[in-house]
Amino acid sequence: MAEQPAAPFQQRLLAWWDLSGRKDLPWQHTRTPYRVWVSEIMLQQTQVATVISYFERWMKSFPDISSLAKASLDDVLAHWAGLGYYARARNLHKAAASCMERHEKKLPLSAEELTELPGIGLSTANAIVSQSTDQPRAVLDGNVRRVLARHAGVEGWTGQSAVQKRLWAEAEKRLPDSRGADYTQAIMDLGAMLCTRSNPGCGHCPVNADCQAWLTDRVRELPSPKPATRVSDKKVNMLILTNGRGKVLLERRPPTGVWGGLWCLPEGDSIETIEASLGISATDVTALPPIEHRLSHLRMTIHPMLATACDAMQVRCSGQRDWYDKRQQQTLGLPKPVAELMKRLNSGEFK
DNA sequence: AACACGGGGTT
DNA sequence: AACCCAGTGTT
Repeated sequence: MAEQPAAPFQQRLLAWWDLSGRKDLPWQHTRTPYRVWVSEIMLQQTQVATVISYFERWMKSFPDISSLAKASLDDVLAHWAGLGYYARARNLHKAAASCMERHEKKLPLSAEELTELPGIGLSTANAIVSQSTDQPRAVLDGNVRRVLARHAGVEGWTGQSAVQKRLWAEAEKRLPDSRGADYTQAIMDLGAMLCTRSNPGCGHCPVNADCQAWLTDRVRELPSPKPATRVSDKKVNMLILTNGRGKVLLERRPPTGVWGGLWCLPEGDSIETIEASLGISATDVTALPPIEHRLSHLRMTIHPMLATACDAMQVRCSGQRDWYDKRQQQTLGLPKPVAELMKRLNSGEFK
């Protein structure tokens, strides 16, 4: 049998965090509810290193809920462009408006009220509450799921509902009586720094004395991998249509679905289809080399076509379709591959 | 319960 | 190429 650990899980974890935890992340400096909220949303399914520059830029433009609520959706999406999962940005914008109207211009600080705001589930709500008020609350993100699956020896894919339920219970069990903010950070740091997916530092782990995976040599097997999901293929034609005066035609995508609300190049089954949908004809049509773009659930093959509009004036423009200056498109939310095409167009690569 | 939803990093 | 990342919302 293993020896009894010297102290409870929470105490060992916090002692380790005091010495080795992360304490200088941008959202830890001035830990306001708003900054914690934005950071938590940006960090959903997104690594810390990727988020930092986006967070800094966001806070310069939208320093508080009021400025976010007042901003246009286009401005908000432009700040999110490249980060992915754009519903997060649309939901932040919508939730900010809701806070202005119904929560006295502030973020509510109960899990019940927070989870009613779009984009905030239970884990994010509890992360916001614990880090804003220092009350202990359980969180269950990717790091914590891995830590708990190993420490408690929980079998099965962590996305399965029975496994989720068990992990929530294990998370609750380990909560400290105080230091809620530090504890939330600590258990996430343990997952990010020591209890990593591969090559974890079990020898240095503060809670290895009673870690079921470590004691039974199952660290490599836990947590169980996610069942493979099939990735579908999708072929897309995109038209880079210039008006002869340095502008490119863009269309706003519908509010739901892939790249919802972002601005994209006109798409269609063929050049003729796209011409017809725009009500114009194009000259100098040149097929460019295809671009592979991977999303979580599909592999897109983009076939870009470069062309000039014969009758640019006849394109019916609106809030959903307009000519944009190639050099000013950083003020617009463009999907990654579209931004890449615009960059190449500006560099003269397509001349 | 299964799937949609991005883009990037690691192994 | 597979797998994962400070998950949530929809069906």
